[in-house]
Amino acid sequence: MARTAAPGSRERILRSAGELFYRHGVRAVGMNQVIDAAGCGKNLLYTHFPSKDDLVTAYLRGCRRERERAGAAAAEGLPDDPATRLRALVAEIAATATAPDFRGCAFRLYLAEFPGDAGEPGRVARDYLRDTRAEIDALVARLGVTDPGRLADRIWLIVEGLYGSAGRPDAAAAAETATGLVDDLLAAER
Amino acid sequence: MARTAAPGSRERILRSAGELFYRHGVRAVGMNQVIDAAGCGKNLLYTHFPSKDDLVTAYLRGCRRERERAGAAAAEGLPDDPATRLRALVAEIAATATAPDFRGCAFRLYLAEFPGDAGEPGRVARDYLRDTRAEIDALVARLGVTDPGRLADRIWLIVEGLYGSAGRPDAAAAAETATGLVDDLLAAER
DNA sequence: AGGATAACGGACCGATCGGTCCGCCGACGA
DNA sequence: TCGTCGGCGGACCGATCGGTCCGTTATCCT
Repeated sequence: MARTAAPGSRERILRSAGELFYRHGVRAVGMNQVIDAAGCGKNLLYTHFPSKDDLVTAYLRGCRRERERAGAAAAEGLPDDPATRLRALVAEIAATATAPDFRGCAFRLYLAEFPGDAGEPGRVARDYLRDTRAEIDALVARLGVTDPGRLADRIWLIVEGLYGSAGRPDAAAAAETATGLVDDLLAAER
Repeated sequence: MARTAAPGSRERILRSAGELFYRHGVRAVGMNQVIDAAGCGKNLLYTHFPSKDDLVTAYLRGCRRERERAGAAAAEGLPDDPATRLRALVAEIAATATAPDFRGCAFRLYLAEFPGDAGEPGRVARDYLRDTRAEIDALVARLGVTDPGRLADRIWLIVEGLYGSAGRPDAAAAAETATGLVDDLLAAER
């Protein structure tokens, strides 16, 4: 044995690839571009990620982890009140969507690019959306309002709109609009 | 001269290409697939559309014409009342989004696939979104509410959400939710 | 110092991309 | 009936795709 493998290489490659995938779209980015951006050899890339699908799957899984981390951070220290948690959830998305290089929800963008994808990346993307929707449903259910289904549908619609407006000039306005509208909806139900 | 050119060929090709582009995404569809689907030769295709960009531009222009036609049909016979017109506008989008093979707004899907596209297709897509937004702004302005900007932002957000939910299981619920929410917003402003 | 090895980076593979060109067939007019 | 021309469809082009393989270099341990 002579050298020890660089431990951060996998994460470095994944970060470079993720930036490219997110900015330009998955299909638009070739493996050679990933290699150039990561500054690694083909060997190393294909050792860590045997195929592009594996790399894309890892990219989406990373996005999910990041989203969950951000969501947990936004909820931290808050009282376990469903209304407060819902407001924080939407506010966190709104804040994320206001970032200058925000181009939209990575999962929705992926599904827009690969509509019927039955592979692992598509599964990861759909799972995330399903689980996020379920999270909102659970919070709304705890509110004890008369029609939780309707309210959850409305909040979900607003979240979709928030993500949909991303990357266009309306993004900043959409963020304020979404938080304000959710606030109003919650206030009206109380 | 011996034969006269088949007059419907351009439209037939465009329709086949449009279905493929919409269903699978623009980048995922190759020119050979378009040729196979249209049942024509390469000659005819490239005579009508010298490049893929031209074909995509024509596809998006066709989508715009179709959207405008549907919007006009939905508004036809209605009183020229801004609230009624707004409700009809959202209801028309909701009805469109409920169609079984609806996958989302063609322009938003295109922009998701080609984020920074500076070419003609990107221009057509962005123009459509800008003009549709302006249409909502104009209608809301005519309502005479105290904060037209806020209401227009909210309605636009709902429209974005409606399009964003498309192609997923939530599409049908989103349609009802959007129309109901817009109704409530308009009723509250009155 | 010397040898083992991780990793860079390019040659290479078959497939497919958008796009060009042409041979052939079949329908129509003279 | 025969010549002409529109259009089908495939051969072909260079570029690029995802992916494999290997020669070289740089680095660390013995």
